[in-house]
Amino acid sequence: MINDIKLKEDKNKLISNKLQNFICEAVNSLMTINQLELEYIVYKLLKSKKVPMTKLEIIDRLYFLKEIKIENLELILNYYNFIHMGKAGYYYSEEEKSIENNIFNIIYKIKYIEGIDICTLVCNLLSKMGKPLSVHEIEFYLDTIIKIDEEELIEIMSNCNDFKLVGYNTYALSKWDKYKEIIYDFNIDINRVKKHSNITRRNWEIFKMYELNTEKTTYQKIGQQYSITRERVRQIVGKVKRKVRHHIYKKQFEKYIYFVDGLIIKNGLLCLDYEKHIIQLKEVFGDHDIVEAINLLNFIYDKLIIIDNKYCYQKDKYYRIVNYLDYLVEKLGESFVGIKELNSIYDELRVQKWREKELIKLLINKDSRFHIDKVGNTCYFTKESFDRYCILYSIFNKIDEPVHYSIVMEEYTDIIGEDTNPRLILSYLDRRKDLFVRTFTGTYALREWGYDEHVFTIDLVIELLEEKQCVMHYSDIYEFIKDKTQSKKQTVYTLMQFDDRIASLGCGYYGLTSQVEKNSANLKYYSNIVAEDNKRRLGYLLGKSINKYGNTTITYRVTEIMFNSYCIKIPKVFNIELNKDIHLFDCRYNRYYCKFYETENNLYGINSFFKQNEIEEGEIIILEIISTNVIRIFKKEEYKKKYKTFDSKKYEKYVDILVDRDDEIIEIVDLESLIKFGLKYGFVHYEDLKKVDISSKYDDLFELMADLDERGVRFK
DNA sequence: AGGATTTCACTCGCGCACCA
DNA sequence: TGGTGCGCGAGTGAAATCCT
Repeated sequence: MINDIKLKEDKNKLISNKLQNFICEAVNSLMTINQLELEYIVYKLLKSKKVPMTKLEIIDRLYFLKEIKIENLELILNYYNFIHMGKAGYYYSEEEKSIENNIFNIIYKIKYIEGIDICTLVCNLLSKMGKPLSVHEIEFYLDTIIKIDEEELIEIMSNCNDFKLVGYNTYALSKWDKYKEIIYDFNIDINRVKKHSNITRRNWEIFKMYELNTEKTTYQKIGQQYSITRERVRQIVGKVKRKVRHHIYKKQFEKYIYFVDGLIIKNGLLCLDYEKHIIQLKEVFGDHDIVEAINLLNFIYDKLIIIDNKYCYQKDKYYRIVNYLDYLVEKLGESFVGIKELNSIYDELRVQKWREKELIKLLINKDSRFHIDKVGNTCYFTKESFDRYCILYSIFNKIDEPVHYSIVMEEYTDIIGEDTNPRLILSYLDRRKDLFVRTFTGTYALREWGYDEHVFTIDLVIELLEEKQCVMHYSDIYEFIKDKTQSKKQTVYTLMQFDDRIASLGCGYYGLTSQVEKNSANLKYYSNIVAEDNKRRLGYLLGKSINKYGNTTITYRVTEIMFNSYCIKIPKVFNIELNKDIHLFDCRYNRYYCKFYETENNLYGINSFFKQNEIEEGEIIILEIISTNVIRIFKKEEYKKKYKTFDSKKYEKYVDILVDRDDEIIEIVDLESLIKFGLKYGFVHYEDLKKVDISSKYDDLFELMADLDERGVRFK
């Protein structure tokens, strides 16, 4: 029993001994390394690297550590459960190597993390580098080992005696004598300059007023203020200028330039109306007027620029932006408007800080050649100042095809950001004929696309008819022109109906009025429109004209339909005014009684004339409208050979009384109207002859009278 | 009956003219 | 040059009518 217990105790003892030994062994091995930092650093390094590293690479990477014993490093690499050995080298992984070793991992991890001494690390880093480093650089080097932000680093370093500040956020080791510690006090530095150079308070004020004030003043004004001459002011300013610019002061103010420069790099841009930035500036410049101080620095170094009295930026960077904008415009070449996303501008200028982006936006907005759209993502620009035409141009470029102006208006509203009067868009498009082309009603395109100016549909029809030299059916006309216009078929039809230049031949056939009249006897002109499918028939109306006696004549080709319908159709478009009852005369002055129905424009009863005169199909007949109720009808041959003036007097009872109306009386002042009057009324007053100059046609009055007599005109 | 042709009533595009 | 009012007429959709 005792044995048993003893055995058990022994066994326990054995186990606890074993564990104890195990822990001791592990701790001892750690002790042999004796560099907790090193363990932690290697751990961090491998963890931060995503790829395995060889031993040499690790040593190389940790160059800033004072000394690394290879055997220690090997122990670390091989011992810790989170460090694994792969083909390419050592790497970090969370997967466990073995369970036992985890104990130490947990025990020490916490210890290491807290135990690291940043001051020592930075000390080592600086002495390794052998030169001052900025906080930014230090942070960069320490990055693999420890994450620490700049503010914290500054805090730690400024409280440690090992370091001294030798530039803006730049530290050196205290023991380095060749680097002097910097103390920022702008007022002291300025006063030192004034004292050393014997600049009087008044002279400094004058200098300040002339050179450092943002509001430019003149020597004259300053002179008046101090009761000295303009010339004296100029001398004073020149003198102070020379002194301030002296090289010995240059060094003195350099630190401020670095300071401001550093602030700009950190913030992207200094906003002189932003409290946080002002606080930072005040730490160095104290109560000194900041704009004035920067102006002074600029006076010496010419490195900064103040924009709108509000922003402070590096001069070279500012000009880079300005030059970039010029470059963009330059690159446009022949093109009228360029478009660029703001983001790509930022990228090309390699700008990331939002304040810098805002500055670029501001500069673009100030530049009249540029325009930023309402949403603020797209930047438009042109060679000269950017106006509404440029916006319209860019809209067309975006749409890339002829488009109705209402769509353009929507886009325009989007860019401008305010409602636009559609009428206004139209007038813009209309006023820049060099840029825009109207391709159809309401549809516009860019001229550079090569579109033709919109031709009126009716002009297209006329062009076609002139080219074809024949009468055409309106469906065919439409087929020919539909590619050149956006008009609908019905529209083409309607337009043809109302145009004087086009004659309607009925049944959908149309020809040029001039051609129809000229070719009234030319069957060939019409023959090529005889349709094959019977639905389209040859037209029967050939044209309307006024003959030399002032009467309206209408020419027809006699068709089968005319025989069958007992009527002749007078197109409405001719605007012929007729009474209901018509007296139709032939050239032998036989009278036929007809009826005219205005609504249908039909002349009924014509058939009896056709029969009596043995008129055949295809023959051409001419109606001469004498008055609203008298029409003369001729066969074409008769009209040519047997035409005689209609004797209105003889057929007085048929002729409309309108003939005698006052407004019908022609005042006889020239030969033409004299003859016209005579032919119409059969007589001429002797008195009227006195008014007429006949010298161009007749040698004497006798010759005229003989001529008139021959034409049946007598004196009264 | 249904496609072809004609008519009607309407909208809105655009030229002209004027003003600031 | 930019903005606007007016009125004509180019262009449209659909109904009416024609025609076989």
